[in-house]
This record gives sequence, C-alpha cells and structure tokens, in this order.
Amino acid sequence: MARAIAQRNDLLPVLAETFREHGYEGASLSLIATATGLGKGSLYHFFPGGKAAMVEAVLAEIETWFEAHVFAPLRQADDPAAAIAAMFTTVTDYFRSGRRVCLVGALSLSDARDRFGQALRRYFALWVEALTGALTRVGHPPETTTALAEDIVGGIQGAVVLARALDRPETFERILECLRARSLPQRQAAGAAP
Amino acid sequence: MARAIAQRNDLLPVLAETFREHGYEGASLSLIATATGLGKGSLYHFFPGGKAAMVEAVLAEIETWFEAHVFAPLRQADDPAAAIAAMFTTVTDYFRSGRRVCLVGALSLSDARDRFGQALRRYFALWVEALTGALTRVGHPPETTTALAEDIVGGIQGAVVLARALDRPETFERILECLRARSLPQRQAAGAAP
DNA sequence: GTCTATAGATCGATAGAC
DNA sequence: GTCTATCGATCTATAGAC
Repeated sequence: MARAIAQRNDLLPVLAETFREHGYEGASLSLIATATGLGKGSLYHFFPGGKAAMVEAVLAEIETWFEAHVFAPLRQADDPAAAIAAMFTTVTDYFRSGRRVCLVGALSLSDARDRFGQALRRYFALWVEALTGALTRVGHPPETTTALAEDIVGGIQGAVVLARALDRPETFERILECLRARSLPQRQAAGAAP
Repeated sequence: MARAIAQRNDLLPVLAETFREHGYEGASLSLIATATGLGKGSLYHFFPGGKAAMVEAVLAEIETWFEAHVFAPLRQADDPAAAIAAMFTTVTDYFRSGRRVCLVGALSLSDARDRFGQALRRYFALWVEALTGALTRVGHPPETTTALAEDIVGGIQGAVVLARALDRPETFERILECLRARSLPQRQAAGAAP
C-alpha cells in the first residue's frame, strides 16, 4: 500500500508528542520510527541531522504555534484583558490540564538544555515579554509587570510538574485559575472587610 | 591502592547529582561508574536492582532529607511563620537558586514518572500537607491553605524550570521571595491606598 | 568488595536496492 | 521517498578472577 508522500511538516506533531512522552534520551529512533510509521532511512531523509535536528524542528514549530496563538494575541489585542484570559484557556487546553508535558520545560530540566539552550530561552523570554506588555496595558503598575509575568509563566510550568506528580489535573486547573485572578488589575482597596 | 570500604549510603549524594544532571535515561552506568569511581560490578553489588534501584534509593534519601529539614520543621515548629521563612531559605540553598534541578520534579516530567510514581507523589503530597498545616497555624483562612500551599510548592518547581531555561538565578530568587510574601498572613485591609 | 571481561540487546547513523 | 540490512558504539547486566 503505497502511502501518500509524507511531508516533513506532517511529522512534527508526532515527533513532538514522542519527545514529550519519552524525553530526548528516551525517544529512541526505533521508537520514533514506530510512532511515525517511517523507517530510519526515511527519517534521516527528512532530518539529515538526526535526532537533534528533529528536536530543533519541533521546538521551532512549538514557538511558531505559541507565537500565533499566545504571544501575538497578547501583543496585539485591542482588549488585553480578554487576551490574557484567552491565554489561560488556550494553555489549559494545550497542556491538557497538566496531563501533557511542556516539552520546552522538560528539556530545560534535562541535560539537553545546553544543546538547545537558545530555543528554550527564546520561548520563555518571548512569553514573559508578551505577557508583560499585556499586563501593563491592562492597568498593572509598569514596575511590577515583568515580575508578575514571570510568576505566571513559571507558575504554569510548576503547575504541570505538580499536577503530573500528584496525578491530579484539577490541581493544574485550580493553579491556573489562581494565576488568572492575579493577572486581573488590582482594584484599589475595596470597601468592607470584617 | 585499597580504597576504604565504600558505604552504600556514601554513594547516594553522588548518584543523586548524576541523575539530576543527566536524567534517568541520560545517566548511563558508565557515567555513574565514572562519577562514583566504582566499577559496574561494585555498583551492582550495592544495587542488585540496577539503575532503577539506584533511583529509588536516591528518592528515599531525598524524602528523608526533606522530612528532616523541611517537612518536620513545618509541622512541629512553635513559630510556624519562622518555619515557613526558613523553608524558603532552605530550598533556595538546596536548589542553588535554580541552578540545581529538582530531581523529583524532573522525573515527574519524564517517562520515568510511571515507574517511580509513588515516590514522586509522596514527596509533593508530604510537602503540600506540611505546608498547609503551617499556613493554617500562621493565620490563613483554613479553607484557602491547601490551595496556597499548592501554589507555593508548584511555584517553586516552576521557578526552577524558568530560571534554568532563562539562565537567570535571580529570577528563581525573586519568585521565591514573592511566594514567601504570599505565605505571610494577610493583614485585614490596611488604611490608606491612593 | 572491587575489578576486568564480556554477553546480549539496543543505540544512532549509514548504505544501497527499489 | 521508502525500505532492509548493517555498521560500530554504547547500553544494561552478568560472570568470575582476585
């Protein structure tokens, strides 16, 4: 059964999921071959650089996806508050409430960090930067927005770790809900507290 | 040169650091042999179960260390506020301001999670539980303490991820400082805000 | 208790037929 | 473009000398 010509880009989601599930060292070429349905020869046809090239392509794809669905909306939204809210629902869905690992975060904790350091740094730097701008435009004091953005982006990563370790997706969702609440502009001291 | 008799427990810190730096798959037996200065035969003498047994021993050692230096103080302190403050300085030191990976967190993101799931869950569950108690005794509303404890424990894990990816230990320290501030009991709405 | 030697499997990567 | 066959290296684990 002659399979339709595989496109390199069509492989990226499968590669991404394989690296997410098994990590860089754990994702062997045989495993990747099984997951993609391709032989090693074909894989090296698409990625002459081998496994490292596959990861780099996946990281580039991830950055493109986040740029389109998260970073750009944060930067360009007419309604920054809505864009921030949308970010939380988007990443909750993307990370499957913590059931799905963040590949960038996982690689950052592994010894592959040194090899792919630039891509990892870029991902988080772009995220923090875009979120910082949106937080400022939503009314947070400018001198606090970078710290708050780091708290939120880091908090999401920590939520993935904790929810996976505890095996409790509800924990992921609750933490993100709390982070979302902190992203709202602080009201100036409301009236009645007991 | 007859080396003094190696004690199994003396190997654990070296094993822990090796797994932290290279991950479960990345830490090969040859690497471990080099790091410990022992041959493979000796390693299998101490750990007949091989690499998996080494990780289990390391995880048990980590839990013991945190029990003694973090969990128990949180549970038993006469001054819970001081115990919480001490926790933040202890873990900042332990994680080397984010330069050092949390092995439990890193394993939780890897596919080794399924194999060591119980130990990973225990570590975080004990931490959240001990911190929840201390937060309650320090004056937080009881119905919010578990959520706050999860925010903090998860926040620390996220700080490791983010600080390592950005290569900025200051970010780790700043996030922990922010988490520490949130652990203080909320004052009831103070007087003058502009 | 430590070592070397080595088994057997699997690794990443390549070659070449089709 | 896809495959099979295979290379040499490395892997986990074991055996046995000392």
